[in-house]
Amino acid sequence: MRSSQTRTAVLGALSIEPMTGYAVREAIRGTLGHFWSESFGQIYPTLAELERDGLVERQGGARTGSSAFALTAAGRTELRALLAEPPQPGAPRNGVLLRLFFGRMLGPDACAELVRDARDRAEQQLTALAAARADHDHVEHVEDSPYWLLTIAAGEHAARATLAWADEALTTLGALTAGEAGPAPSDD
Amino acid sequence: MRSSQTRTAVLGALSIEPMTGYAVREAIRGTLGHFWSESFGQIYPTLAELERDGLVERQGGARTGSSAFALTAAGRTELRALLAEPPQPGAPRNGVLLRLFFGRMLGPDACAELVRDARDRAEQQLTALAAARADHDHVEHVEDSPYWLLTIAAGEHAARATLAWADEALTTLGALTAGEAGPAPSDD
DNA sequence: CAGCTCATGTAAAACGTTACATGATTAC
DNA sequence: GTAATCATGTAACGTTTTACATGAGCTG
Repeated sequence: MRSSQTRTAVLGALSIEPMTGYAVREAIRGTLGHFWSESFGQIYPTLAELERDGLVERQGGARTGSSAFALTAAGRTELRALLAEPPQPGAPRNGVLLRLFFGRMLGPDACAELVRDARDRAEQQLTALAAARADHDHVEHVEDSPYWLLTIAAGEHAARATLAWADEALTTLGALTAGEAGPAPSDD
Repeated sequence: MRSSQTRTAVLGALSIEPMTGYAVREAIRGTLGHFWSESFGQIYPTLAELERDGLVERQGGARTGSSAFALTAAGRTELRALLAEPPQPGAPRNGVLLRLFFGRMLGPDACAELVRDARDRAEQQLTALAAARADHDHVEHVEDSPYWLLTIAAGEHAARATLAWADEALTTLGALTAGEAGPAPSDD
């Protein structure tokens, strides 16, 4: 069985409305993309599994391309059960901080570059989230709305934290560069 | 070849000082643990590879247990090169937000529980980071110090952002619960 | 001498990404 | 009609985790 988290994501997408596999992929890349991802090659096998287990079923002819999947009653129950399971926090892996930690080997300037890039990404993230908020206004799923806003807010808080940290870090790194180029380094 | 990021982490750890494989593992779990992780079974094979490639070498007898690994000149060069490579941002996977997004299926109370747990973890994180800061004061590696503080600050910003978001979210969810229990739910 | 921590590794299984392969439908 | 997009899947590959297996050295 695929990881239960992948099943959760796919079942969850289908809980919004019946979709083709392709649409599930787009939903995960688009709407869930701010906090979740599934690779292409996971989604179809997972759907096949879910169908075998009677958690989803095809609507419309399976013959000609597009056949949307819909949750069955069992699927709805399973989704609730999966959502109730404690989230398994993924192991942290932050490439920027890994590099920064060994920043002595890179020098302050290269580190500053790294931080500026991270800052840019956070700003783009904020723009994307603002767009998601706007999209959200004319959404028909009123019951989902408050929960979706919660996830958007989480992204915004995280992005703003990155911005604040980056600005602080750039100041620190600037001082290091100046210190290096300026007065003679008196001690080691 | 193992992923270059694993190599980076292992070479990086050895750049601080020569260590046994076991100590590398402890260093990655401990000091780097706030932003990086490597599983147990990665470290020894990676060390073996690095030794084969002449990037690290054993110090002390390989016979009786403890043999520390040290970076060679080539290893130092390779580490610099790896650090200069652009960080490959990992795909986001936030189990809490995944569950919250489908919160309608869970109900406001279970969601609030989820958020409180996330808040608790953030608070524990802040405590751990404060301890790391304290540890840090009596560190002998003065050159590394400013970079290490940068990574600690990043963790603190992120954790505080989580706290702020969680408090906001709990208010929202509280209103949802109240709304549900209060006036009759008029539509579906 | 029993149990803990230090220490080193291997093997199997699970997980996930990427590339490949194919065809239908729709828009220009 | 031809290019883009929608749609469905498979296979190979690489990565990561987990469990297993072993033994030295120190502590109570």
